Amino acid sequence: MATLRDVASAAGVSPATASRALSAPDTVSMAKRHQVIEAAERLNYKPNRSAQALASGQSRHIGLVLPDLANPSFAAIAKGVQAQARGTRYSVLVADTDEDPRAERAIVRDLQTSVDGLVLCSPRMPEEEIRECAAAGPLVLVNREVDGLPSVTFDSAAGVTQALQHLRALGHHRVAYVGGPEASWSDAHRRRALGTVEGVDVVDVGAHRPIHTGGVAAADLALGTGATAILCYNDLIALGVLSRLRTRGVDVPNDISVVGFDDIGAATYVAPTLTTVAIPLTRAGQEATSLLSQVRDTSADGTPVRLPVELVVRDSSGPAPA
Amino acid sequence: MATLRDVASAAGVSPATASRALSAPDTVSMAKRHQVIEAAERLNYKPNRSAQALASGQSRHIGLVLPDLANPSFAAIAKGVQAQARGTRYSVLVADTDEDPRAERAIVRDLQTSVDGLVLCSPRMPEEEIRECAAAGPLVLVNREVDGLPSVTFDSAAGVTQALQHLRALGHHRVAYVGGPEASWSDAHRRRALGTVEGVDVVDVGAHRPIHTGGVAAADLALGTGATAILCYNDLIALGVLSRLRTRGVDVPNDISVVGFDDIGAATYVAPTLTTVAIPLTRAGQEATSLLSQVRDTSADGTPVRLPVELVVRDSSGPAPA
DNA sequence: GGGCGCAATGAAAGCGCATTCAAAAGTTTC
DNA sequence: GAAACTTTTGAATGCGCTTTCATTGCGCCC
Repeated sequence: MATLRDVASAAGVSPATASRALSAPDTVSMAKRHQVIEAAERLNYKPNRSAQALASGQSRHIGLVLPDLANPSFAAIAKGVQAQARGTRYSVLVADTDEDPRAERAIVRDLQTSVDGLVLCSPRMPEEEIRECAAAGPLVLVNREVDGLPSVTFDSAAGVTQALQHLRALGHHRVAYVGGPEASWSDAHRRRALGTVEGVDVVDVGAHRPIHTGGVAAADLALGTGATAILCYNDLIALGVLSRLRTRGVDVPNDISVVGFDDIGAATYVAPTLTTVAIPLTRAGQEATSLLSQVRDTSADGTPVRLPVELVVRDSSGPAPA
Repeated sequence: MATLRDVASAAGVSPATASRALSAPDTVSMAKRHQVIEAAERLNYKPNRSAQALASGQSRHIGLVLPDLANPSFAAIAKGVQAQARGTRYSVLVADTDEDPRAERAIVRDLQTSVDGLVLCSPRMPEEEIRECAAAGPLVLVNREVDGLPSVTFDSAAGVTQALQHLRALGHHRVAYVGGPEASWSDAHRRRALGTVEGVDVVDVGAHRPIHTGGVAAADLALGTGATAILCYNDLIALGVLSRLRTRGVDVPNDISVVGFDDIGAATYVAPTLTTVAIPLTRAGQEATSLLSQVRDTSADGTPVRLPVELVVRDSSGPAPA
């Protein structure tokens, strides 16, 4: 493997000049720059990343920690992070915590030793631990706010309001809310908006796992409330609800309406297609990454970013039954 | 930040001993080992990864390249890689190529400069390019075979056979095959098994994008063949086919049966639930990663691994119409 | 034409660790 | 008790690069 030294001597310059020619081209005369570049290509030179990292103090890696890669919502975030990172010539170290909140802190701290900054998507890590992690290195939160830390969140409260208004306009006055995990920040955030729409009573049917089976389990509870519509913490739950309602012979949307949250791909694969609050997850991944660059470079606090959401009306919501 | 030097002097030993105490504990006397470990904890010492990497020539990172993180199949593989890597104290650098085969080679080569080995999931990269990449560093292929290179694949041919036998048993004698992308290795592999089941005629309806819309488009073609069953390249396509059939008022499974490939989560979310050939994707990610360790450590060729698949019968397949 | 400022260059000093090598200490064997 | 090992230790080297600092060459102005 050719080193920078080799390139330098092949080009007839010092290693210092060779280094500059490759990483700060405009500090070197055109002639030498071309000599170096030519030599580098001829020798098929690839800089040693570890050496660059050690000498410069920058790994050009960013970390991404999330609960579950197989969850389409998190996968969408990962995709956004990844895309934005590549644009800025960074690589992404991904760590899936497997929904294990206890392992999370260790994973984060470990990752922090090898990255320039971290995008943390951890709905359930205690706030105190998050602060600890933030003290150890640049960090941006996704889908969660902690005072004083940079974050990218969604205006889910507005989403809840939009969904409830939509349902009210369809004549629904009693809506069941199927919640997500207890400790989830975004669930808490959404719940606060449940009472904001006049003329709509929201009945809470409790906390549920944010996956299909969680929805299956919740459906019967929701049905039991006598509500004419069900608002779900996320689409996976909503799809579970739809499955169970179908099994029980309850017609959607004629007997009952269902609204989800996220707008994952599967929302359009099912019948009826799912009315849902679309959340720009991929965009959030991008924003978080670009916010992270800012925080790193300027060591500013980083203004929290809040992205707009949008209700997408499909077939699972319809007029309330008479 | 405390360095190894600091720890060493705090423990009253040389840096060499400190280094050994932490990374090769049994080459150091018990007494000194404890002094060092104690000092390291007291100073909150964290080794500098870049320095370790430079000095040892090992980054303890592995790379994972795949076409699309948002695709549940690839996400499942990523999860497996991630899990296995953490078990061996490796971190995973993920690169999503965004289904752009032209960018792929550059991405791979770039990633190879910062990892100890690579898991490559690239259904469409030309074989020649793959060989090039393999020459540049340890590499394991997933869901694809190339002579002489280590790989983890699935016995999809057996899956196709199982699916066709299942359909034949249900009285189907004419089956439409909705193919995946033209250049896809696994599509080619599956096609070879299409003619192996006596008494079942398979009609090829061509190559399609391996996503929902691809299936929507393919459904009409499949219907046009007069087949009584449709076998699809993957579940996403199958779900698209189901959507379109529903729109056209074709009943599944009474009018026509549909079988997919992969067994993604959504296969159970839809109605009818999807009969599909289950592929152990997460396991493949694990196997690939562990195979990569072997290849790295022993510089052996690495025996290709072929994982078994299994037909999961659900509601989308039924007796052929009379 | 001499002094000044600026751009271009190279020598050299690390970045923080692993690892080699030789020396020191401790153990066994006859 | 000495020779022959083995284990434990520290000094020193270098991984491949970036970056500071001093030096050189050069155009420019008065």
